[in-house]
Order: sequence, then structure tokens, then C-alpha cells
Amino acid sequence: MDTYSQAVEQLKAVVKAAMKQAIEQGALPQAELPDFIVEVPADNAHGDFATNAAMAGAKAFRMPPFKIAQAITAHIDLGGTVFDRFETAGPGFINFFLGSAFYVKVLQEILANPEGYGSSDFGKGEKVMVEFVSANPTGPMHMGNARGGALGDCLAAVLEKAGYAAYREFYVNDAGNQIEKFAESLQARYLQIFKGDEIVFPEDGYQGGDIIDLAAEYHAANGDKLLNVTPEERKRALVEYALPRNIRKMQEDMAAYKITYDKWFFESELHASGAVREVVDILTQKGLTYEEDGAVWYKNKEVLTEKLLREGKTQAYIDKLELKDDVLIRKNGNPTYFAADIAYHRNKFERGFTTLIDVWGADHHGHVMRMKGAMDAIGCDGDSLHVVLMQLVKLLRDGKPAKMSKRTGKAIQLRDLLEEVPVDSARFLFNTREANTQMDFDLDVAVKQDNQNPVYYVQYAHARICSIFKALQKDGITPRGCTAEELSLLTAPEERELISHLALYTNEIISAAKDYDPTKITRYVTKLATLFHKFYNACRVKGDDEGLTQARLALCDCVRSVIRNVLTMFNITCPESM
RNA sequence: GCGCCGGUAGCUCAGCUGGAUAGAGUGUCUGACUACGAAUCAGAAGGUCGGGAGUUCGAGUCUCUUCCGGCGCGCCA
Repeated sequence: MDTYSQAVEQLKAVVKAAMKQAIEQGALPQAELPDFIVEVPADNAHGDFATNAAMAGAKAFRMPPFKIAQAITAHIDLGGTVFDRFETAGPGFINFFLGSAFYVKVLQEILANPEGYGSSDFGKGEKVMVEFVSANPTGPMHMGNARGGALGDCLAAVLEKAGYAAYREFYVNDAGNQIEKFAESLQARYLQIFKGDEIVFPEDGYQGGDIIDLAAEYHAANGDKLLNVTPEERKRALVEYALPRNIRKMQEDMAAYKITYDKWFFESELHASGAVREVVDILTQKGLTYEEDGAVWYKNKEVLTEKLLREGKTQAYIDKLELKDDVLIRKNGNPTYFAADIAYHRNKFERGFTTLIDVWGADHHGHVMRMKGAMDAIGCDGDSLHVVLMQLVKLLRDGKPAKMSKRTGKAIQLRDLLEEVPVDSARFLFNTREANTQMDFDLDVAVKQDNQNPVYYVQYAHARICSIFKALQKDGITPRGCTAEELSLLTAPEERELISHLALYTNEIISAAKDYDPTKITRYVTKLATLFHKFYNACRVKGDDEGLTQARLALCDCVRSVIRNVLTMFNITCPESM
């Protein structure tokens, strides 16, 4: 267990023991021990940790919180802990102050294993799949994919550090309706090369310029080869030409974005293998389908109503949702996206993943509940499917929105973004806002190499530390191992605050993993950089006291290690000089 | 109409299972390099936590209601 968690456990035990003793000795009335929390106060004048045990016990003990606090503190024994002292304060908080033993232990823990610091077995090796981006291969990737890419990739990284076996997957929708639309669009553009406006572009076709380009490329290579063949043959040839090119482009874009997937999963395989048919059969066997208007429907309403009633929702609430059934097999015999998606998620469970995380655009939120219900319906566990919904990105340039409509052809694509903005910057910045909030992405800030851009602020802290080591090396000062006594010389407020923050890292990783929220880590490391800069301005590393200089070098080393630890995890470069 | 997400400083956002005087960054203003990187730091100013009601020792956080913004309610994905 990491030093920080140990301290918290010690504190809980000490407070519990004190309460028990107070009850035994009659200072508190007989009652069940209340649940209480241990937290880090916002204001460090209130100690390093505080507990609300006295306030939480007000009801159980039927006493004013302040009196309870006095009764508890009269029986606290800090022997054998990393704590020094405590006090009661405010309405009944008990504040605890760490002793130097804690700070020494934190540094020793990091120095002993800088790369492994932050890792834990919290996830117990559970197989988790993070499916993210999964853009349609019918056109170039957009800003939403950029956010999803950074989010999904870094989330997977956080999960790995928290002890999960994370797996990154991209679902390629290379089948179904949108491929048909893709084919129709390509065909129209191809024929327009010969016949111009005489060929009407399909109303719901893909308007993007990339379709025109693909048709033109095909024409340049193959001429009028497809002019006089059947539409079916023409479309098939065009898709066979264009689809692999689009997929390759997506793979190139993801590679440029420094995202490496464990697998690119093709929807077409689910159709070819009969997996889609299979889930429809399963649902039919369970009596959860029916035929109407020539289509096969799934009883979504029935499944979700039962599920929601089980969860304690009222019938009135469920009625208001106006749940609807869904088509699995269209009248024309083609399965819907929904049917394929059920098969896909079943396939994930069958591959041994016990937790599935999908990163989706918020516009798909209507799909979440019925997908979970469908998992239950086919005998998988819908509660093991977690969907991280991501709100839209608004691109700003010169403080004004930069439009990004996919249809205009002038849209800002992922590729444009990566040409304009450094990958480090994009990966970091997209993880500074929680998925669930709409975000402004300021292109001007993203290319800035100054304090407005948090990624540079963090990288600068790292480079600065590297520079300290070089400068002191020149003066003949070489870092060496420090004794505990030397490390305990780090008592300045700036030093202690910095070490305290270093101590939080493992916990922060676990918290980010639990919440599926890597933005906690970018905030963590930004604050780490801030605290380092404060330390740097307040405490000189180079000084007369050799032991203190070495201790401060050790502290610098720890900060550098943790910054590198975070940036490496997120696949962001960590320059030694800038 | 129904549902999901958001509304916190001029701007962009934190605020963990309810906790102490609501915090950062940025912007504005004022300071700090003959010393390890000033790509930094210190300080000031800046708030009806969208509005209202409730729950209790205590509410930005929970409940209800209402307003505003985004999104969704397809034999689209």
C-alpha cells in the first residue's frame, strides 16, 4: 500500500479506537460507531487530514459535535503512526498533522521505484476493454474523434496503471446502411465526372469533398472502366477501392495521434460469421422479438420496463419515457446497426472482457439504456457495460468559433488539427475537461508555447529540474542517496506541500480509474508543476548545507520522476530542455 | 411534449460519498532576476455558486420546482 493510503488507514483506526475507548470509559454514551470520513482540508492550516467523526456522531451520541470531539481526542493515541499531533477546531473537526516520518517515507517510496510509482493492484488484473473513436470509415475523422481519441487512449493508460488489463479497440463500421450511402455517393461523384450535373447527387449522400477526391482518384487510375457496368458492380468496385483507403487514413491519423490500438475490429466480420444472426436468434428464442411490417423487432420496451422496475423506478416514471421497440432486421433483410452492436458487445464479453467501456459522443446517449438492456436480454451483464459520454467540442480561433461541419467540405478534420497543433498539446488539452462537459478548444492556446498552455507549463517544470541537475553537476555536486535524517530536513512549507502532493499520486490514479476520468491526472500534474515552481522560488537547491542540498535534489528527482511518470503514461513527450 | 447533460469570478473550468472563510488557470493592475531556466514566482482586485422552496448541526453538493444553453426521442449510426 502506498504511504498516503497507509496514513489514512492509520488515522481511521486511531479515531475508531479512541471512540471505542471513550464509550468504554463513559465519556460517550453507548451507541454504534458512526461512519465518518477522513479528508484533506482545503486550507492546510486545518491540518494535513481532518475527520468529521464528531459531527457525524452527533445523532448517534445525541451530543453536540464539539463535546464529542473533546471526548474522542481525550482518548487518541498517535503512537506508531506517521502523525505528530492533532487538534479540535471549528464546529467539531479533528485535525491531524503529519510528522516528518511521513514525508521521508513518501520520498523513499518514489526513489525506490520511480517508474512503478502510482501503480497499484486496484484493478486486480481485470480485463477491461476501452472502445473509442470507432469513427465511420465513410469520411475523414473530425474534432469529436480527436477528443474521443485522447480521452479513450489516456483512460486506458490510467486503467493500466491502476492494475487493470486494459485493451484498446476501434470498431470499424464497414458494413450496413452507411456503406450503402457511401457507395451511392461515390457512384454519383464518379458518374458526374462524365455527365456533370445530369447526375443528381443522392439527397442523403455524403457531401464531403473527400468523396469527390476518391471518385477522381479512381477515375485517374481506371478511367471509364465503370461507366458501362451495372450500378451494383460499379458501387462494389468503388467501395472496394475507397473503403480500404479511408480505413488506412484513419489508421494513419490515429498513429500520428500516437494512439496504438490492440485491435481494429471490423463490423463486417460479425455479419460474415453469423454472429449478428445469432443474437437475433437468441432474442427470438427468449420471446423478445416479433415480426411487424415485414421487419423483425426487439421488445425494448418490455425489457427496459422490467429492468427499471427492478431498479426501483415507478411505473409512472417509465411511462413518461415513452419507450419504443427497435428494429433488428429491416424489411429488406438487412440487420440494423443496433443488431450488429448487440452482437459486437456480446463478442467482447465472449473474448473474456468483464468490464466494457465505450466512449461515445453525447448524441448517442439515447442508445445507452437500450444497449445495456439488450445485454441483459441476451444473457450478458448490462451493468458491466459503461458508456462514457462525451459532449461536443467547440473549436475557437481568435476567440471566435471555427466551424466544423462535416458536410461543408471545409470542415476542420482531425488531420488538420494535428497539422496545426502539436500532438502533445492536443492529447493533454483534450484531457483537461471532463468528458461530460462541452468544451472549447482554443487553437491559439494549443499552439502557444507558454504558460497559457498547461502542457508546456508541466514540461517546463520537468526541463527546469533537468537543468538544475546539469547546473549542479557542473559545480561538482552529484546526487547521492540520502539518509532519512537528511530527507527530514525538508521542512519548509513549500517542501512539505510539494511532498504531500507527490503522496497523492497513487490515490489519484485509482480515483481517475474508478470515475473513468483521466482529466483528474492532467489536473494533478499541473498542480504538481505549480507546487514545484513555488518550491523553486522559495528554496534554493544549491546551498551551504550539503545534506540539505542533497535532500532537495532528491525531492527534485522525485518531482521529475512523477512528471515523467504521468507524461509517459499519456504518451506525451517529456523534454529535458526546451 | 418527454428524457439526458450542463449553468460556480470578465473568460475557461475544479470543488471527491453533504463539511470550516467557495478554489485554480487566464485576463486586468502592482511587484520580484549580479544567485540552480522570469517559459517562473509573490500580491491585489474580481462571486446573489442561474432563480425559488425544502431536507439538517451544516447545502455549490441531496429533493422538488422554475428559467437558460447543448443533445436525443428513425426500418440513421
